[in-house]
Amino acid sequence: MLTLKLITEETERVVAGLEKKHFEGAREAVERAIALDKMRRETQTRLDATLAESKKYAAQIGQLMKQGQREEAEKAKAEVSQLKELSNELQAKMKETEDELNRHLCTIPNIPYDNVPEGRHAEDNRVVKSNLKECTDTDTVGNWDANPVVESARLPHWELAKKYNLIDFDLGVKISGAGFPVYVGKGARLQRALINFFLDEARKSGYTEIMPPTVVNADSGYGTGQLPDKEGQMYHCEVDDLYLIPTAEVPVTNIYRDVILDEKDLPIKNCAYTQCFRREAGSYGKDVRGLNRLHEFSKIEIVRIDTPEHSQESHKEMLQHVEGLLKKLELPYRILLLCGGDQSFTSAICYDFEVYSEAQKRWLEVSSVSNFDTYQANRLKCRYRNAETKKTQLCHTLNGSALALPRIVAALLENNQTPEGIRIPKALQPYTGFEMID
RNA sequence: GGAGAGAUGGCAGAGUGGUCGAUUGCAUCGGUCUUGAAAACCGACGUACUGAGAGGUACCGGGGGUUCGAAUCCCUCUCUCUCCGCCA
Repeated sequence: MLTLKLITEETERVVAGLEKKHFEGAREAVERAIALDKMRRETQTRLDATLAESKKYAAQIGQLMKQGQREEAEKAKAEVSQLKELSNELQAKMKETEDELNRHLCTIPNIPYDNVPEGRHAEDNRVVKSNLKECTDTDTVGNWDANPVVESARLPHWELAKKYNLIDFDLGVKISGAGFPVYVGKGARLQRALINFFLDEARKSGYTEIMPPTVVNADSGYGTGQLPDKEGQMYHCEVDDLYLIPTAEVPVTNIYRDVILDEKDLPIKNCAYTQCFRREAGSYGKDVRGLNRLHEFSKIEIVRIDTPEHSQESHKEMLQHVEGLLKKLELPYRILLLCGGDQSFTSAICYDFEVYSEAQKRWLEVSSVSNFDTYQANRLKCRYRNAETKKTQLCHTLNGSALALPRIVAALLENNQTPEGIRIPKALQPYTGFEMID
């Protein structure tokens, strides 16, 4: 969530930012936060004064009792009872106001950085880079037509998966349900190859490999913002009140919940492979065909914790890392800078990577790389001690997929079809142990 | 699943109703000494809210209660550890 300091000290900037994100009722929300904060502050001042007085009395009574002046002590006791009533009242009000303020702050999204383009929809996203065509500053998805033309008719990946016996969707339905594919033979080996390839590449870029739990408690869900807003999107084990993670971001970022880091340890660079679980309630149609949208899938996530001064640089490095992966996999890709309206609730700036699928005639989102500024850290209470000032301040958190497997597999299968079979890119061959799927 | 023990500051570990936000040791930081380092000695050393500041307030796993006053007593929840059982 946004810090109160930011909301109160730079109110106009916050309102403008929220409007850029097309958040309804921006000004009202901000004003309400300020009003609640003011009330909380006033209540606390009164409460503190009342408690201070009670404490004085208590100390006095203690002294009197020690000296055996029982009567005097009884007198003081009588006086203090009124104070107690008042402080109970104030305490209740304080808690109420604080809870309300917190709930309210959770409903206000992060504000975008200045270089995030204006816009409401996905068509307004700016294409900033591609390995297919030079991009100009004004390219947006809406007018960008550089789709690669690939020879020969193309089968979509779900047909290829059947043809080469790589993925059995029906079997997945039998043992779990739709959205839980069963990978078979070279299909399964390709999964394992990609996981190892992505982890090795991350390590080469300086990330520490983490193998976290794939179920988390509610505190962790709150820490990274999946709760309370997106509760319905996570699988929940009710008996134990644990959640299946939708991304490794959740456990890996929560390592730093309630932690004060040393500036010299930043940036922290972690990566993790996990299975990811998403209920995807409400999805349907062509979006969910084949591997396009699954309930369970494999993903390698990169996570950084950094200082405000260096986080932009970190973000750039993460983008370079992900781009490097797509280059090595020889896939046609483009990089989008998301417009204000298309950004997620929590991000300050986000780049999407998309890979073109000739058979589906569309771009598939394979990675989002975001900087959350202090938004996530504020909720996590993830801070660091500034080496110069010795003061604690909020970190910046960043994360990105590097990469999620299903759509990469879809693109690899569809774009590498040959009459002889499906060609495996060179960089991946040491990992698969085969050059062709045939 | 059964039985028991426990949860205190970065770590270890005192503290069972009255200046306890908390003794002490280790670690860390600064200083003295030293050519340098070590050792020794001196000093500093939790977080947050609030206030211009002095200061005030809260926090000893979470929540609630008793009391003028609670780390300390009571209730409750959560978690951890040990033993037994089961088991990859």
